[in-house]
Amino acid sequence: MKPVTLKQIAETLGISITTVSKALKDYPDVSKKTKRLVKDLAETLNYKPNAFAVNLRTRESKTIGLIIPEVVHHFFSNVVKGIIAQAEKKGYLVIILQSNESYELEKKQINLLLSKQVDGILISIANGTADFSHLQTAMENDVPLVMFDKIAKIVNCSKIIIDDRKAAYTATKHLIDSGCKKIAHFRGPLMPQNSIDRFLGYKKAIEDHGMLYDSSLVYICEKVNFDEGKLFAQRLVKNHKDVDGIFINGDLVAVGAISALNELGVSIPDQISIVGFSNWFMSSAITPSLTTIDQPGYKMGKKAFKLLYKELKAKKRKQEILPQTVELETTLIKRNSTK
Amino acid sequence: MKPVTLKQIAETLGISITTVSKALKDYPDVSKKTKRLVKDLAETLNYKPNAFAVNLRTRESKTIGLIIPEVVHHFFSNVVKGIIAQAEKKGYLVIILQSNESYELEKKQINLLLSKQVDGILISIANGTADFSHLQTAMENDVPLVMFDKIAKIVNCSKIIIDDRKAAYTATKHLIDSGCKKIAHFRGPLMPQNSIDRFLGYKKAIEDHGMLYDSSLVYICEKVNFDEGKLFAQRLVKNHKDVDGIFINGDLVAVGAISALNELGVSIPDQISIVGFSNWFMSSAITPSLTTIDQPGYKMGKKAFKLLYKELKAKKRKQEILPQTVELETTLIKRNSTK
DNA sequence: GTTAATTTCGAAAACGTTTTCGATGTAAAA
DNA sequence: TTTTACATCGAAAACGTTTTCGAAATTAAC
Repeated sequence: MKPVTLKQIAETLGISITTVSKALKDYPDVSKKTKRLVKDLAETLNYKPNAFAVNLRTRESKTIGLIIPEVVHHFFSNVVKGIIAQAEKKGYLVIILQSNESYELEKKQINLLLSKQVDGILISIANGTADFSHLQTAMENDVPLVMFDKIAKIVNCSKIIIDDRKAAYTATKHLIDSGCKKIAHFRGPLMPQNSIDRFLGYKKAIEDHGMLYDSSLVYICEKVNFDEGKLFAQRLVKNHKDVDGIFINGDLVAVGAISALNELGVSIPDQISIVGFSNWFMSSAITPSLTTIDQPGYKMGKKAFKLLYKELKAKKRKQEILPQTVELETTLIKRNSTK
Repeated sequence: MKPVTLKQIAETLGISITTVSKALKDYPDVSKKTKRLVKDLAETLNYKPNAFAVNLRTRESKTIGLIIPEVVHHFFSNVVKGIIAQAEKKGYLVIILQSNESYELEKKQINLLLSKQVDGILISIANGTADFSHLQTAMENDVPLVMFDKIAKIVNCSKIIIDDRKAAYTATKHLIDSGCKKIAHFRGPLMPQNSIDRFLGYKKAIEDHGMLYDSSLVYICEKVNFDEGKLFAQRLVKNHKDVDGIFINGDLVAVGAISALNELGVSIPDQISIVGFSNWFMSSAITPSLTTIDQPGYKMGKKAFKLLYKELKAKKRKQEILPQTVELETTLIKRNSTK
C-alpha cells in the first residue's frame, strides 16, 4: 500500500540505505553485483524516490513559476506553450499564475512562488506595475528571474524581447512605401513600454519620411480588442476622410477595424491600407487578409526558458552570471490589406 | 544570507524548536507571552517556513497537475483560467502540461506528475487515448483524479462535462425550427466521445423531426480549424445545392465556413443557416454573427477544481468519497447566422 | 499541607533522501 | 613480510519541519 522507500530495499537486501542510494545513482564505489541486485529489486518493487525528501535534501524542486497578465490571449498562450515545451525537455515543470494586469496580484503571486520555493521565475509584467521591489525581492532571495515581452528595463535581470520600436517603424514604413500619404495609428494603453515603443516607432517613421506627425491621428485603445478596432475605424473615417493608412497595435484590433471598414464600404487596401501587429492565426483567414508584424510567441517562450535554465545551471555551480538581453527578430508579413 | 529557520528563532529566544513551531501555529499549549515573542521575532526576521520540509512532513505540496491536449485553444485556455483562479483561492498552485492529443505523451506526463507527487490531477484526455491504465495507476497511487470535457466514461472518477448530445440536438432543432429542410453536419474526428455525441445529437434531431439522415451530408473535420471549415463549405455547396442548414462542431470551423460562403455569394442565413459550437469570442464579431452553443469553459475549470478539492479534503480526513459526475448547462445563443 | 488539575514547555522521533568520511577487506607492490 | 593501493561498504549527519508524549511548573481544590 505505502510507497517503497530506500530503507525497505536496504532491509530486504540486507545492506545499508547508503549503498542502495548510491547503487541507484551509479556511484563508482558500489560493486557491479550489488548495483544489479539493487536496481532489479527497485524495478520490481516499482520504487519511486520521494520527491519531497529529494527536494529538501537537494534544495531544489525542478519547478519554475510563470506569471503572465492573461492566459486567454493568443500571444501569451503561445509563449506558455513554448515555455512548457522547453521546460519539459529539461525536466522542469511550470506553475502558471495570472496577474490580470494588476500590480497587487502580481506582487502577491511573486511572494506565493517564493514561499513555494520554485527554482526560478519567468514573468511578463502587468500594465499596472510601476514599482519593481517585488521582483528585486525575488532576486535577492537568490531565485533567478527572467522577464519576457513586457519587461522593466530598470530591473537587472535577463530579458527576452522584440524591438517594438523597430518593428513599428518597419510596419509604418511599409505603409509609406506602398504609397500612403496620411497614416493613422491605433495604439495600446499609455503605460506599458510596448505600446509606447510601438508608438515611437510609428512617429519616427512618419517624421523620417517628410510627413507631419499629427496627434489627432493617434487613437488610444484601452482594452485592445475587436470592438475598439471597430469603433475607432468608424470614428477615423468620419473625422479624417483623407487618411489612407493605419498602423494598428494588435491584430485583434486590426480585424475589428477591417470589419468596420468592410461594413462602411471602404475598400482595403485601395482606400485605406492596414498593418496590424502580432500575426494572430486568424489574420491570414479574414478578408482581406491582414498584413502584420509577426511576433514569435512560441519562440520567445522557448528562449525565455533557455535563459532561465542557464541561470539555474550557473547558480548550481555557484558561478555568477551576467544578465543578458536577447532580442528576437520580427518580420513583416505582407498580405492583402496593403498594396 | 541564508533563510531563517525555526532553529534560529528558538536559539535566539532561548526556547525549543517545538515551542516556536507551535507558537507560530497557535497551538493552545503555548502561553500568550511566548506566542507574542515568537511571532514578533519571526516577523522581524522575515521567517518563511521551508516549503520542502513542510511538504515532506505533511506529505502534501498544495500543488495539482493539469493535463490538456492543447494550450493554444480558446476553450481550453478558458478552462485553464478557471482552474487557476479557483485553485489560487484555495491556496493551490497548478502545474500545466500539454498532451498534444498524444496518448504516449499523456501517459508520460501522468507519470511525471506522479513522480513529482502532486496532490491531485485534472485532465482532459487526448483524442488518441483509448487505454486508460495510466489513469488507473494514478488513482491506485491514491492521488485524486478528476476529468473534464474530454472524459473516459469507463474510468471511475469524478467528471465534469456538458451534455454534448443534448446540446447538439438543441442546435440542430433550432435549425429545423427556423425552417431548414436539409441539414448538413461538419463533425469532429472519429475518436473522441465529444464529437461522437454531438454527431448523435444531430442525427437524433434529424430523425425525430421526420427528416432523412443522409451520411453524405456529414463531413469529418480532422484538425477542426478555419481552413477545414472553408474547404468543406465549398465542397458542400458544390455537391449538395439544396442544403439550407449546417450544424458545425466548433466555432472556428464555422467561421471558416461562413467566410467561404460569403466569398461564394451564398447568403447567410437566407440560403444557408449555420449553427456553431462553443461560443468563441470572435463569433459575435464576424458578419453575420454566429449562432452557437455556449460551452462554459471558465465555469468548467472552476467546477473541475472544486470537485478535485472536495476529494483532496476527503482524502485528508481519510473519508471515502463517491465519484460524482457534474453536468454543466449549455445554452443556445441566437445570432444572425440563423433565422 | 497534600493532592489534583491545569498550564506550559521540550525531548525526541519521524518524514526519506543525499553525501561525507572513515572503516573494512583484498590485491598489488615493495 | 610490510607497505601501498584500491575496491567496497556503512554510520551518521544533515535538510527543516510537525507532532506525540511525558515532564515540569503553576494553580486550584480539599
